[in-house]
Amino acid sequence: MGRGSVKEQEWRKGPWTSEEDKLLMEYVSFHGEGRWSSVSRSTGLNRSGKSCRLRWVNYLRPGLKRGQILPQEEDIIIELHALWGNKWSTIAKYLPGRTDNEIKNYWRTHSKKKQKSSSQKQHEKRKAQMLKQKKQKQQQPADDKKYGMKGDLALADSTYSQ
DNA sequence: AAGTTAGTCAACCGCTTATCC
DNA sequence: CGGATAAGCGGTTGACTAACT
Repeated sequence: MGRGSVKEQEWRKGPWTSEEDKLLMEYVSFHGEGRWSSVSRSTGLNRSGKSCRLRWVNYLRPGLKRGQILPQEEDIIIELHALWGNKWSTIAKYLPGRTDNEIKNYWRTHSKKKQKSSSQKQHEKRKAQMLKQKKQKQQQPADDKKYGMKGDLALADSTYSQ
């Protein structure tokens, strides 16, 4: 693949801001996916290509569903996981709008839950409540949170997720 | 009311694979 | 063909939040 001198560089890490998202969106809409290593040069974003790719694939890419895994999707995940194991990216191909990261995260909590006995019904209830509240908060604009992280993400979601 | 515990998810790390020269 | 580099992937971590004690 590529060429180019690799300089020692301090990349920015941590949560993405809506401004960075915008830059990345513009870059991809212009150049298409791929060539991640040149994103920082072209856009001025001080992010590694790796970080840019991850952000794009998991959150900015058009067509992402973002939200609770549906029962049908869960069935598919269980079935395919039994077939292929932890091949998250392969499984993700069969779930349009879902990312490997999302499926992986889901499976971790899901399988953990399954390992415990079913006496955990109150935990389910709790979780459902949490999700509900979380969603309500994400409808609201960025405000008081540390780094403005979640707020920024919510903003980015509403901006790009169509 | 305060401290602790547990669930969720975004993002990073490190290894592997693909591709270029 | 082999080394260098980019891209892809799976595992893991850390921040945050809410329920529980």
